[in-house]
Amino acid sequence: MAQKVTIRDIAEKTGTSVTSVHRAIYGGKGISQKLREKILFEVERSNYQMDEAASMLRRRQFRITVLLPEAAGQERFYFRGLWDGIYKGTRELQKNKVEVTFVETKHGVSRMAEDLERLYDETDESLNGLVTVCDDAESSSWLQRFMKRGTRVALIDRGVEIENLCCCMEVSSRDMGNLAVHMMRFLTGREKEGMLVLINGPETRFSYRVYADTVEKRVREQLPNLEMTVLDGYDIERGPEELERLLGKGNVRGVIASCARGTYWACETLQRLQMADPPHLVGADVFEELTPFFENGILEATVYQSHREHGEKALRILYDSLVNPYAAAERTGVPAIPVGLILRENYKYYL
Amino acid sequence: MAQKVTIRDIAEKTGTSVTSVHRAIYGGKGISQKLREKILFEVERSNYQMDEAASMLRRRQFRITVLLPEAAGQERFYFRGLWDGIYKGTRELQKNKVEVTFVETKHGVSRMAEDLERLYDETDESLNGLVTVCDDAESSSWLQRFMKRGTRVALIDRGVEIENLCCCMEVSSRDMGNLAVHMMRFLTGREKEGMLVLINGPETRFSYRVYADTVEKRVREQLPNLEMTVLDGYDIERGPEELERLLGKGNVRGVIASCARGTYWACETLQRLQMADPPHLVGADVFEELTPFFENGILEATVYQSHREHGEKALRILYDSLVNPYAAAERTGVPAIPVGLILRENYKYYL
DNA sequence: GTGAAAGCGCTAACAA
DNA sequence: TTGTTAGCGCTTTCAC
Repeated sequence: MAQKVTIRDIAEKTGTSVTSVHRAIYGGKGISQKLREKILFEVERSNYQMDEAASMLRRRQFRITVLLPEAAGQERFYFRGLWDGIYKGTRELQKNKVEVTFVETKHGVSRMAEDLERLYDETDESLNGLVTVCDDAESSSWLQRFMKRGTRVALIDRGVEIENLCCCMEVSSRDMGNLAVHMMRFLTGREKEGMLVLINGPETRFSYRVYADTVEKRVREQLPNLEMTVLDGYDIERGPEELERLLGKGNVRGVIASCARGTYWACETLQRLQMADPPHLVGADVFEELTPFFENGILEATVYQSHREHGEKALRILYDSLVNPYAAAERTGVPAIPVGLILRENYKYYL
Repeated sequence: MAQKVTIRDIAEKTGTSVTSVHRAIYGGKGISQKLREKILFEVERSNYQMDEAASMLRRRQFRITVLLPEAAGQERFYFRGLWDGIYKGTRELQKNKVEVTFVETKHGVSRMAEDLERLYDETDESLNGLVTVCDDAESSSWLQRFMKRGTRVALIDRGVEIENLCCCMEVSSRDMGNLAVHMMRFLTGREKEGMLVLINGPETRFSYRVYADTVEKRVREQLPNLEMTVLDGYDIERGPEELERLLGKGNVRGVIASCARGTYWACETLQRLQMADPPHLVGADVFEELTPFFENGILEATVYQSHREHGEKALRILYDSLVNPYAAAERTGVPAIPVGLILRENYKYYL
């Protein structure tokens, strides 16, 4: 094995000191542009890689805050898994010098801006990283302030466009929509006539819009004899009522739900109605509350990108970019989390 | 945050030296039984956790060898993914002080014993860890020798019973079999009459025996009108011929393949025959060669536990047990790798 | 069988 | 802006 290049080798080669090398690579200030360039050139040339162990040993803790809705109410299906992933990631980081603070907000995604504002006032530039969600312009401008102050930001999906993020987890709505329709075709058969109900999240969100478009297109191709109707999965009051009304017509062959909460109330509704010949149901996500429906067959399949992995990966990427900002700059995109198809036989692996 | 307990604290509390504490925790020899117990008691009491960063900084490299069949011939479908996982795991370990040596054997799993023997003679007790497979008694006795010499052994599935292993990855044949049948029921419908062909691996192997039992039982329950026939997936000469002969009878409704190579030749056979009304095919695993069959619909689904994850995890667990033998002793079982159901829409994520 | 002491490569405090 | 230096907690060498 080739002898390891150390910060010291770089210092000697460039005729400077280890401190300068450190500053060139890592710190933002306290070094002249000229010296920095000279050092970084040598770093590049000699293919220097920081020794994380040594680095960790000496440096003081990084501080990261995770600000996400608590896993309660209708948000619980989605955010429980996400928080689990955050906790898991934190556990794995605990031997590294990081202090992760968890803030569970009370008002769901829609009022995130208030919580971001509060966090901004309660913290200062000593906050190195922030993991959160952002669904609207106001939240987005708070994130800008955090970043200007020197805090790196990692987002969990559902994003508005924002510059300079450390990372943003992406969901593959297109693949998920296609998979759901494909599965539905297996269940109903291609020739079936009647109605297909899509229970979708709010189309103000990019990912749900893509989902609906994909499903609509695919149904036309694959299930041409099914007429599609869309319900709002977030309308807990009227959604189930509407679904019940449609089911009363007697020709609903299939139900596809693209959001966790919609999947849940669709299951509940079908359970309650105890129909002789219920429609096939393909839902989204995997969470504890779905267990009985997987078991009794009301829910035949769901499509899933692990929330846990989303949370874990966001935290991990943020941490890595803090530890090694130099390498982080040239890191490639976020690796995609697999889209899974979940049935009674394998949902346990994803709980 | 509570102040961290260091090896030094333990030394002071027990009135000994840091060296002795180190030896008590880590090394096997050079310390009296009495002193070791006293120290370990204090370690326990104060909930000491080794600082991996500091540990890594000073110690010399661990040496691990991975001895597995090369990804060639019929073994390629299975072992390519496995090797990928090994490489990925190695990459992740590269900042830790480990030297991983790869040995790709030429004769597949069946003649592993010879390769183990050669490796045994070429190495000595400075080999800290070994990742391999073991399918027969002779290989098993070589592994015993390695372990007696101080090498920790991690196995990739397919195991014979062996004591004192560092770990052995397990496949969930039962869940996979059930999932395959469930999928087949979706594809054929419950009432279909005719024949179901199971292309299985050699039943001398535990996991394939379980698979066949599971499928048989489940087919009786779920697809009572299908009569099951089993073919040997490893018989590349006669397997496809046999399948073709059965297909000629005209009443084969479904084919389930439980092994990678069987899945592949089943696809090829169906492709070649260009039947007007081909049987449904549910296979196993995901690998590049299946791409065209996923795309053209010959292969409608496969059941899969990621080989890559298997390889990666085996290496990781072995390394962890080397770094921290004290904690490793009380570590719990190997976490299960999810069983996935793969269709045209999501196979890409698993390649 | 036991302990003292020298670093591993880096970061941060301090000095210039 | 730059350099010198003192450790971080551990493993290893060497002396007893």
